[in-house]
Amino acid sequence: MTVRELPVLDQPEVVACCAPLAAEVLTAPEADTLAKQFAALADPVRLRLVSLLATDEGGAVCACDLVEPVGRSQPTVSHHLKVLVDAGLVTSERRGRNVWYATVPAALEALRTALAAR
Amino acid sequence: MTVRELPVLDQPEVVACCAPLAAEVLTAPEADTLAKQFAALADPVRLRLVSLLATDEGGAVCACDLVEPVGRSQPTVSHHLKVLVDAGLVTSERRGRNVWYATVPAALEALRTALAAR
DNA sequence: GCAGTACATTGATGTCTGTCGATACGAGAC
DNA sequence: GTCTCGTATCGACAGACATCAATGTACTGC
Repeated sequence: MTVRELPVLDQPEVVACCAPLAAEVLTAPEADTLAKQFAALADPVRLRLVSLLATDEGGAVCACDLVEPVGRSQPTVSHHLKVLVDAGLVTSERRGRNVWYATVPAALEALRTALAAR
Repeated sequence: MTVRELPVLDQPEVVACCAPLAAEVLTAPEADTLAKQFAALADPVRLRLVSLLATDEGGAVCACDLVEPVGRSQPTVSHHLKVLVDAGLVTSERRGRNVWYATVPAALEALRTALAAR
């Protein structure tokens, strides 16, 4: 039999977390969730990866086209992409031998909301 | 003569960094700058501090009122506040024996802009 | 089946970061 | 001046993280 992963966690449901920081004081769990998402953006390599994905006309980019632009080894880029996917900021999709990555606009928008003024 | 600090660096000029991630691909230096600001928000304690400052009616909060709400030692809170100030997200002002902290709305707005869609 | 390509995972290493106790500094009160 | 209170800095430690070489896994083509 072929081993298949459970579909349950296929799409991260990490999208919207919190009301704006300035609306009411964050609870500790809310702060934890938000901090993890900001942590995913707190690395220059990951920011450039997100930027590469977000600026792409087609909306998705092959992993093979992400290694050279950021100037890191293939395993390092793969690691960073995983961090972004785990944070729910990016999705991945296998197409044949390649894996294509794309941003999750709703997730970035949720972070914008968290930073909004009162 | 009374010693006065130089006005040059009084207000951190770290405010606006970059065009939206989705507008054009970040350069490495831009990514570095942005990453530092997101890193300042990538900690639950600091997020709660920012939230405490941002939700305050008066717009500024005494350091003495920030220790208990976040449940960390006074040195730890002082450290986190320094990180936020260094990132340009928060300002500090001495008033007598106390130090008052406030958010820098323009800095948070700049981060929102960076996250904006195309 | 086998070989080759594309990506992920593992393991090791050096660096960064959050935390706290102890201590220093600055400002007001006396 | 001294004392006290509020805040910042120092030093140490443990845990987290970025990085890469080596290796594993999944897919395609033959």
